[in-house]
Amino acid sequence: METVAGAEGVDEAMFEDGRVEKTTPSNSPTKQISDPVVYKLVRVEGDGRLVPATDDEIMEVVDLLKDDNSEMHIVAESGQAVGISIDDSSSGKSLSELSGFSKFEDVYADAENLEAPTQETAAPVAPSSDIDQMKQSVDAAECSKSPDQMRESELSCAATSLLPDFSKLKGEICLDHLSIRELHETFRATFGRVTTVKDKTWLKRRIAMGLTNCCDIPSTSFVIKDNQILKLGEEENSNNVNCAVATDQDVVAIDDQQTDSDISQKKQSEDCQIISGKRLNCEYIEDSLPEVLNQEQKTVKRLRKPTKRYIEELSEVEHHEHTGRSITPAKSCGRDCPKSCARPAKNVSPDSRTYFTRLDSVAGLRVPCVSRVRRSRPRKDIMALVGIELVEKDNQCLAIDKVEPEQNLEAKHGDSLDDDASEDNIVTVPTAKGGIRRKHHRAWTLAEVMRLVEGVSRYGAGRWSEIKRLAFASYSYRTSVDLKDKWRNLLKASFAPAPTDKVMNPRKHVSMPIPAPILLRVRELAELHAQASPNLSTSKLVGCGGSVNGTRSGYL
DNA sequence: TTTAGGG
DNA sequence: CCCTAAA
Repeated sequence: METVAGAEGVDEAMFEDGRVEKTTPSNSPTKQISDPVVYKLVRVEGDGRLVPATDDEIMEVVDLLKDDNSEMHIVAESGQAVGISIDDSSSGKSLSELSGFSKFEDVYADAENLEAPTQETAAPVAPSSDIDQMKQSVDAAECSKSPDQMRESELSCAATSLLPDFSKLKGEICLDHLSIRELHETFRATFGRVTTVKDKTWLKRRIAMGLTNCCDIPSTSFVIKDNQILKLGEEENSNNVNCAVATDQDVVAIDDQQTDSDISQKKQSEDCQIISGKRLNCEYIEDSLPEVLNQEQKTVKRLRKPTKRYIEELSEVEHHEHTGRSITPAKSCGRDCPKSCARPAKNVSPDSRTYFTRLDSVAGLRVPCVSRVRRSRPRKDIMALVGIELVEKDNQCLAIDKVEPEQNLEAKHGDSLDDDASEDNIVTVPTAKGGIRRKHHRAWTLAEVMRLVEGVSRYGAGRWSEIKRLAFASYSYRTSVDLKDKWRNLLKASFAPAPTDKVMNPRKHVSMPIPAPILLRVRELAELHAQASPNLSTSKLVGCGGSVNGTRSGYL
């Protein structure tokens, strides 16, 4: 039933045309609404490609739905050509193919269940890559959890458990044979929020995207290791190496690239060098920060020389005003349009929504912003508008998944691409000098933190610009300074006394605490860096080869 | 420009 | 997070 190869199960419902105007319904009613089908929201590019919708788009649509529910059906039905439905077949199929890998999971699962506090100290097994260290760290932490916690994390991903089961994210992740529940758990660990989406494929894709920060996820196999999709088999290969080139994923036939390493790599992936060597390029495509210094912005009054960041924002606001957007339902905030609006793209015209694809750097390539999800605020609106039942009732996800209101933060990888903080995060603080400056705050997501840690491990603490450029290219709102600051905080946190969760006032953690394993890792890296940086200039190797000696032993 | 630190 | 001094 897949009209379009590889398009199944990506996201949610409905279709729009390139401009995101709603395609007028009718035509071939292909399905009864009653069918357990999940429709996916995509945008049809000018050239006919389908691009997964962003949350913004979804929200827009949702807005419509609110007004006229029946319309939704029509719209959904109108998806003739691109109608995509999901059945779970894919997962089943790959299960067998992956049997080999599933062992990994099993092993970990077993390890998790071992009730051995002593393991915490026994963790170091063999000198290995930092990846392994990470794994071990996680394992150790996992093992050190109280039985209760462990059971809790396993039993449900419900909002009741405070911490997601991060163990699901460690090491190599094979999503293929996971149950819905496990997928939910993994999802939660990945994004920091729960989801009620029951579609496996969607979940897997979403998780994969979250973990790899890559939009180009094959639809057939989901084994992720070290932030990259491990491709198996022959036709499974995705061209995720070429995300940036955006010949485009999902819809168009997936053409494979040198996938060489696949299995063999996995087996002897002790060498993190190798792995890191073939990281997803798409992450590393530098997204040139637009030097949007338009006339408009010059008119903005200011007392102090604005930082680049401010400049971008300001110009952005201007743009919004010009484009007279009446787009998102949650337009309460005057500036919730992603930054791409402000990009120096030629395709920025008053009526075109430039933020659905983003203009990436030099080549001006268009990179689809995959179903990156919302900013915190809008979500609420959606829920209010559409009603949660809509989502929960059927086994289909329609455009959104439910989340816990606040406490789920915006742990969204999705927020990553160019949007900026939602309005509620921007407060203006009066300056002594009479001016006002905007202070925006964007909570660090777990994914970001992990990324940061990984970046530090690879490039060394202190090389912030490097890390920014290489590992945070897609997070335009994180500057190298931000990375540095965050690292400083992580460091502080990692050396600080143990969290002691229970005692804490429940109100206290509005944001998810940083999982112990990560802190542990931070500490290791700190140590490594401390002893490695003085003389050795090879900070690139920090965290890899250097791990041989037991730096960890000192802490455990 | 990038880092390091103070606030 | 922001800001600034240094490099």
